[in-house]
Amino acid sequence: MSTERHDDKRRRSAANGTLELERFLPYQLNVLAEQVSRSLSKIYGERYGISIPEWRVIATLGQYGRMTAKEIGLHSRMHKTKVSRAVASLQADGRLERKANSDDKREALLRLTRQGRLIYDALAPDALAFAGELTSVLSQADSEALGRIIDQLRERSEDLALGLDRSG
Amino acid sequence: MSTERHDDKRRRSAANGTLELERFLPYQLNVLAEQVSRSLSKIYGERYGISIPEWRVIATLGQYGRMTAKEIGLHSRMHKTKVSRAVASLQADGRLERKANSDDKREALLRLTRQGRLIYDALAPDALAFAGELTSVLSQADSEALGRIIDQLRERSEDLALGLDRSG
DNA sequence: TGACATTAGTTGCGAGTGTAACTATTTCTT
DNA sequence: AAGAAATAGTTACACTCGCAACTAATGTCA
Repeated sequence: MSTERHDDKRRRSAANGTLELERFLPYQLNVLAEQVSRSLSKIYGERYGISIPEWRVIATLGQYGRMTAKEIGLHSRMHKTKVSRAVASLQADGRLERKANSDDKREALLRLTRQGRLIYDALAPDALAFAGELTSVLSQADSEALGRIIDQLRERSEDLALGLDRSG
Repeated sequence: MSTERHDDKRRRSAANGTLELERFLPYQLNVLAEQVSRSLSKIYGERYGISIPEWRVIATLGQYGRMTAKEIGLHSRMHKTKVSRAVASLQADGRLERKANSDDKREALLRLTRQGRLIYDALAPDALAFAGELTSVLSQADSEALGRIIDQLRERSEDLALGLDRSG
């Protein structure tokens, strides 16, 4: 099924040259992220009744206090429609409140209500514990490498996407 | 510690860990996987006109030749409805063909058509090149660590999900 | 000032997804 | 052998998402 000519190997990046899905990094990353999200969603959803976008909004406001929807989106890397819907849902549930900005009436300043703050205070330790249990299987060296690797890959991928845009 | 007040939420020690979204592994993994998928989708979609699930089916059949939908799902870690829809779409486009299995009429044996094989042969090198360009920013040591880290994290996450199921 | 461009945020819409229910077939149990 | 359980695969449904279009407000510039 696969070509076995020696001069092909040089041009292929995987160790043995053929495309194996389970060794293909984009696939591996996707499977891992999905798996981790599913596990974590059990805490988000079943224990606190919120979605992942809502969780990101809560985590961002919990960390920074008062922000606009745009700032939340930038900080948590979410599309503005995702932020808009998560904010609307949290507000409907009384976990977040908007305050008009008199200096610029296009935007609204958002912050957690007392109820939203309670959720954040309860959820944050659980989330940190989950992350801790996740990384506890890694060696000290691997654990330190991981943060660096993730940042490098994300930046590289962004650059590649730009390159593909220009040529495609 | 000596001046800590009971309501001082911003001064948790680094050891306990303040929850910072951009340092939270599940978030980082999700952002990275999304970014990589978006980049790679430019090759899948714009250059060859197929979706990610379709790409996974093509890659699996390209590697193994003839399989059932269930086997494809197991190998590529896709839900059976995702496989079903991707297979139906590929078949409609003449890129895949089904053959009834006379030994078990519930299942069908699937394989790429000549046209599907052409896509695989063209796409696989591009995909490998993309992965190569992605990992080229990593040091040799980090690159080797990455595969190991991903496998360990995925297994750990699966175990944690089971634990959460039982307790939650 | 007045016309045009830009920005924050919302919403309609189409595409994709997982759950649950369903069909058709095979296997198990007695 | 007959009914029950299990299995491969499909489909209806509800939900999520991003794009594009939209509203409302602000900024730009002649």
